[in-house]
Formats: sequence, structure tokens, C-alpha cells
Amino acid sequence: MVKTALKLPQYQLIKQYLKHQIESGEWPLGYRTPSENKLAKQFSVSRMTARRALQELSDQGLLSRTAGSGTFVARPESQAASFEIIDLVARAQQAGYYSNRLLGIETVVASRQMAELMLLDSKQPAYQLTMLHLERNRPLLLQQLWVNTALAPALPKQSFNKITPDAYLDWFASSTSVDYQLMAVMPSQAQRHQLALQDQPSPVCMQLNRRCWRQRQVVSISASVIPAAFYQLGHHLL
Amino acid sequence: MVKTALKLPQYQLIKQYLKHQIESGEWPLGYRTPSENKLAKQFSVSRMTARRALQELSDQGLLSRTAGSGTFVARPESQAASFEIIDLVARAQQAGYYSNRLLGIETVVASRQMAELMLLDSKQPAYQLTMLHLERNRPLLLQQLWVNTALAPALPKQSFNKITPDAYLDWFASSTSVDYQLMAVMPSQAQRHQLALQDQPSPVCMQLNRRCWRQRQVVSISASVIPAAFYQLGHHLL
DNA sequence: TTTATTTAAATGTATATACAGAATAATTAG
DNA sequence: CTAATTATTCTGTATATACATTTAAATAAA
Repeated sequence: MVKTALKLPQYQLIKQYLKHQIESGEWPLGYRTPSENKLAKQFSVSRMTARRALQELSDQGLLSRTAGSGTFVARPESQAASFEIIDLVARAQQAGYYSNRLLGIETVVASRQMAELMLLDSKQPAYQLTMLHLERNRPLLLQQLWVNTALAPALPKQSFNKITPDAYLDWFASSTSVDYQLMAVMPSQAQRHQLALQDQPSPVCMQLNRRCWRQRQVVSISASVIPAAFYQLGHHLL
Repeated sequence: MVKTALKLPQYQLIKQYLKHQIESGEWPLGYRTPSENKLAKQFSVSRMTARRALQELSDQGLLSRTAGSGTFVARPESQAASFEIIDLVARAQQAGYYSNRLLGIETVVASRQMAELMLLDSKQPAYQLTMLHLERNRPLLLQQLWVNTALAPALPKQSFNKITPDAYLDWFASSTSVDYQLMAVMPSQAQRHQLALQDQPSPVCMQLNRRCWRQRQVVSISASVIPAAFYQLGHHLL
């Protein structure tokens, strides 16, 4: 049986054309593209269809549009100039070689700095969890987690053999927005020990901080220390 | 004179409404939003206008749509789960405290690995530049740059007092796409010396690799080593 | 020549309509 | 009761049209 040719929408065809002109260098940076009306005539479609192609490439950052003036080829930086955050735990779980060890769980009075970050009143308690995540029984990352007691009071009663604290919180008090911060750090002696990095030539780590919000409240704050070898952002290269 | 109230487009109003329902938690994750037709009636607009609001929030990652089924509130991760790459040099230049020192420039035969990355034939030469970028006369980052001789033959004749090699290349052979890679590294003894990190408690660095393409050719490869203190991705926090 | 004014072109917003395709709900036949 | 069919709902694509707003170019007035 012959494979039926999938019918591509017309605005996709126009997008392909525009994209090719840009990526081939035919239209250099700052080049003024045909207007909506001209594109419409050129491809025998309505103006709104041609507009959609231009608009989507503009949203994507390849083009830049200004009313009255026209549409222009934009700087290419904006395309690839961002990194997606990788969830190593989720990836390990998907691969099926995931396990974890709960190294500690206690109710602590938040420090002044931590209380500020979690928008807690001073002297208010928080659950503090220390968790080691493993892949193929080798340490993957060391996570320190502070949880708002008011939003997940039953957390200490939970067992985290199969489900992670993060997954539990996501189910119990799913966040409406998330802050991230990423930096390079040198792990402490204790962290190096827990991550089995003593014999490694370079114990350098990435630290990924995360703050989960639910409406105007902070659900949790997480600080994960990850050996540099396991965490590189971006594609292929070196 | 009284400030005239700026007229907000109707699709923006609907977007605000939808956004509020999501961010306030009124509509939890997975909640099915009103359909295009229902929203249109609710706000007394055409279906296409209501559609635009839903579509843009979907593109933004707040909503998820499937034909035949409906529109649903999506996981919030996708919103903030990416980092914009920061250009420290551009930032320093803008602040007006930028300077640099060209530590070395030579024509070398690319190593096997480098030739592969730059898509060069073996034994083909490349310009290799080593450059220290400074802010307020203090080392900001150490950059190693390899440039395709075929695409910028006059590069060695250029002086880089005011203009950086990157800016020169951008002007001379502006790239059509860019690859990035980011990781944590421990700088070598020599790099530590050049970056004045000997007396720092933690000499940990970020390394940002970049490959610039022009059509199907590689213009340049850059490897920048940046002291961790100067390079944190994300917002506020810790 | 310089400065206003007008005009044209381009994008932005909005509507009404039509039909296709996908997913689900309701109905019907076995 | 189960399975197949039908109908409905909802999103996706596409057109034609209208008018608003912004920008730039052409024209007219000083």
C-alpha cells in the first residue's frame, strides 16, 4: 500500500519558505520580507493565512515586525539562546534504574534567610528533607528540600520508597509557578562523601535551586547538588 | 491633562481573565477551560478572537489544546523551565567598564576533534585566539576562540582594542544559528592564574561553549571559562 | 530648502463564515 | 449487555472583509 502524502497546511508551507530564505542566508539580518499582502498573492492564499506564517516566525524570534514599517529578519541569537532545564530524576525514573535514600527528615525552625525565601513568619517551622537520588545505585544528585508545613502537613507520614517528595508535593499541592537558579559550586566535604566524589579527579558540581509557588505562597524550596559530569546543558559539542 | 485610558484589545482582556483563573489556582492543573465558542459568547466576541487568547496562552505553555477534546490547564514547569543565556561581555560594555587583553593569536592546524567540530578537512588551519575580558580591570572571563580561516581571512590583521573578535565576526560573517553548551568545570592552574582566582576560596567556574554557524559552515567555536561568582542563571533566590 | 500636510503601505484588531478532522457522547443494532 | 454506528462538540485551517494605527514616502506650503 502506498503511503498517502500527508497534507501540509498552507501556512506551514509559507513558513518553510520563509525559514529557508533566512537560514540559507538568502535574506540577511535586517532584510525586509515581502509584506502580508505580497506573500498572499505570491502563494495564492488570503492575507490572514500569509499573516499567520509571518506571525508565528515572529513569535519564534526569527522575524521582527513593526506596524506600518514591515517584517524584518531578526538576530538568530534568540533562537537557541536558552536552555531547557533537565530533570535528571525524571529521566532516571523513565529509564527504570532509579532509586533513592532518605538521609534525613526533621522539623526545623527556618533560618532568617530561609524564612525570607519561603515568605514565612519568623520562628515558623518547616520540614527539612535530605535526599540522595541514585541511578543504577550510583549517586546522581543530593537534594535538600524545605517544605511549607502549612501546605503539606502530612508529609512526614509519607514513605518515599517509590514516590519522591517532589512527586508527592506535585500531587498534593501542585505549583502554579516555579523559580530556578543555576550555578557552579564546589561541594563540601560531606557532600563529596555522600555523592561518592572523593576519588574523582574533579568534584565540581552544579547546584540547581528551585522555588515552587502556589498562588502567593511558597510550597517548597529545593537545592540540588549534581556532579558536573551528569549535568550539561545544551546539545552535543565538545 | 488627564491620561487617556489605553484601549486594551479584547483578546488581551480574555487572556488576562484566563491567566488569572490559572494563576489563582481557581482552575487546577488539567482543568478543562471553556471552549472557544463558549468563551466567545461569554465575552461577546467572535470565535476567532476568543481562539486567539487560548492559542497564545497555549503557545506560551500555560494551556494545552487537542483537537476534538478541548483546552486544558498545563503544567506550570514549561513556563519558567528555561534559562536565557547571559552575555557578560555585552553587559560590561553597556555598563562602560569593559576592557580586554589579547593573550595570543596564532594560526594552528586544527586537532582531530576540533576539525570535526568545525567541519574542517584534516590538516586545515584555523585561527586560535586567547582573550581575557575584563570589567573594571578585573578578569571577567577567559575565552578561547577558533575561527574558520576561509570565512574571515583578514582576522589577524584586525586590532581588538575596542571591538571584540566576536563583534568583528558578527559584522563580517554574521551567523545564522548558534549552538550552546554549558557546564561546570574546575579551571586549570594556568586558567586560575589568568583569571586571578588563586586566592579565591572556591575557584569553580562555568564553561560556556558556543558554535556559530553560517548556512552549513562553522564560522567559529568559542570556549569561555567564567568564575562561578560571575555567572548564575535564573532570578533572585538564595 | 525646510516644514507641514497628505497619501500610501504595512501591520494590528475584529468579525462572520465555512468546512475538515479528531475526540467524545449518545444512540442504535446485535 | 456489548459493540457498532451516529451525532455532537471542539479544535484546526482557510477565506473575505472591515477598519484602526503606525510608519514612511510623496506632496504641498511656507
